[in-house]
Amino acid sequence: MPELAEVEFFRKRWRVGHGAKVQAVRLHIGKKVFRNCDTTLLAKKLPGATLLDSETAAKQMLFHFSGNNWLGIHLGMSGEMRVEPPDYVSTKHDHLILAQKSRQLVFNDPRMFGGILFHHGEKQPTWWTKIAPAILSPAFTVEVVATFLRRRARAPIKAVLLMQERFPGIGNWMADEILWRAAIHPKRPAGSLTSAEIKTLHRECRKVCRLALNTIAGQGRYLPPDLNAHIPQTWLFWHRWADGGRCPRTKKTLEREVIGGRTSCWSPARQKLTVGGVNPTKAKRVQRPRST
DNA sequence: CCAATTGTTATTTA
DNA sequence: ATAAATAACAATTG
Repeated sequence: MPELAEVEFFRKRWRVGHGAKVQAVRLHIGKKVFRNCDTTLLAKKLPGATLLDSETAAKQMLFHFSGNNWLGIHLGMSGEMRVEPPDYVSTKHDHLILAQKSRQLVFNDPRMFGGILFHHGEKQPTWWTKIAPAILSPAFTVEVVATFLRRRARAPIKAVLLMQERFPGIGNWMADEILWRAAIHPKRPAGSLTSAEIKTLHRECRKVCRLALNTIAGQGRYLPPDLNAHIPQTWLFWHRWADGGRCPRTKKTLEREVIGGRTSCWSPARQKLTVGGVNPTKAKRVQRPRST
């Protein structure tokens, strides 16, 4: 479920625990979500530590605790976080619970594609600092996007948008939303985009990130009651899975197909595959100089 | 029983 | 050798 904005939504849920001490930690040792985690260290360090603050980057969260302790959470496909009352009794997929005096901070993940990381040290861990610069940061320029698309010239643009090393936080629905707004067919080879299309793509990447964050994760202190509470019907979001779903702009039927390993949805009326009468997916490979 | 799922990574193919 | 495609991971739901 969670992409950029959903991850921020869930992080904000745990904000009520900022400034409060962790009294006890409950974890499902041996479960897949702890595959890259030293649970012994985590169980030793977190009880008694105070949750100081937290941040989000891409699809990851970092929680900072007193005593130089850092907890990383990735929600995978089915992860979520909740806040429960002190007397809450945990269920099967509650793999990590931080019990505080007034509440329990719960991490739940049935499919366990997500993961928990723990680090003890003065500085932020490298698994955090090495995350690519955010799409909404100044580092995300048209040139950076153009260079990346050139290096992935033969891959469908939809698959390229899912690459976290350049489009951190973008997932399946955001990629579809971006391409739909930019009027670019998901199957277009990344290298076939014109410079005008790359500019549009870059702009819509930023716009969708900003809109999604504001709409799904709320602004400032405000947190919507649930993930989709304020997503407007004008977004592709509501229509891409709907039976007989129609493009909110053209009202024509939407198309669906697996592209880049993920089911993709687009509006054939706005997003054309052919460019100047030729199908770029059938184009022959062109020799190009190695980029440095 | 079959197919599907808003993610990532290891392995295979080209 | 590298880029792209595919399988695998696990659980649940329709």
